[in-house]
Amino acid sequence: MSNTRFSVAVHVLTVLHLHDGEPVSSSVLAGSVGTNPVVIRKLLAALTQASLVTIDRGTAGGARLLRSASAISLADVLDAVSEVDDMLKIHTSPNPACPVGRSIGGILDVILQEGFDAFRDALARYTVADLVGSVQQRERA
Amino acid sequence: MSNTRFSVAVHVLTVLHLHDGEPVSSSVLAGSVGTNPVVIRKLLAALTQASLVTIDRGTAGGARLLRSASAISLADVLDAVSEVDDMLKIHTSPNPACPVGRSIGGILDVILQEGFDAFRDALARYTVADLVGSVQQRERA
DNA sequence: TTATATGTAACTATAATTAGTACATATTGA
DNA sequence: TCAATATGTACTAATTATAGTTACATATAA
Repeated sequence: MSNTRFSVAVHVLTVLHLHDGEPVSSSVLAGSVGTNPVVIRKLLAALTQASLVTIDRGTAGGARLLRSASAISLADVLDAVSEVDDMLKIHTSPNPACPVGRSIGGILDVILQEGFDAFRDALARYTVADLVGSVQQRERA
Repeated sequence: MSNTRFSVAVHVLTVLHLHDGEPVSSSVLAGSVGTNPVVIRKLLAALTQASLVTIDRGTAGGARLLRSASAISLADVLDAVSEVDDMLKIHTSPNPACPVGRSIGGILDVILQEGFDAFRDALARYTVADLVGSVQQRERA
């Protein structure tokens, strides 16, 4: 099971942008994503940590974007919610009596990190604002 | 849980290269990887499918590389055992009553595929032979 | 024909992820 | 101040993905 955190995070940020500065509650977000409000709140904690959103408590509270959607790239989102080994893991118990077993982990670590960075760079070409554009384009189609 | 198939596949191919054309059984490979022979046999099925190895049954059987280790890139290995959504998944039940919910899946599909391709391209810079070089370098160190 | 190896179906176990409940805490406004 | 509403988070449960295992049919070599 690979995780869906990135995908949900992008969804949430897109909805926030469409709400144009109005705070959106975790219940509303959960309704759009199709999950539980608590799942959203935990995710929002990571997005807050990454300074992508800000959260107000209490009546009329909820989440808002902390900066313009055109200033949030999908690489920023990835950084906020994922790391290399969310993508591919290295097997944990290679045989230390074998030369390959001893070294393979360290070698793959480096290579997979390079791959992850390339993945990240590809995502950097898109912003949350671009996604909203795509959503609207699909709606018209 | 992300899978370790890529990592195990690379390990297996590296060991095969070090055995220099001699067939290596799934039990021996499993011993080096630290897993069960059946897990290895299933993985070898994928590597056979991708024409990276050939397998002999019976006494003195086992797996051998089908071409030179310097002609097998890690991108070839990735292609043999993984696909985009082994890395990051898209959430499955967004609300179709929401514009974002309706479109997000299709949009992210495309973007994640681009990311995967970039990841793959980064891996293409390494071959199984390079890894053996790294293993030997580490052994000397 | 014996020994050894793969192929694969079926099942179990483990672990990661997501979902859900409950309740304390914070904030707003009547 | 009190009622309403929202978040924060600890804890638990459910779901799903992955890996591991058993069992046995099939293939091959000597």
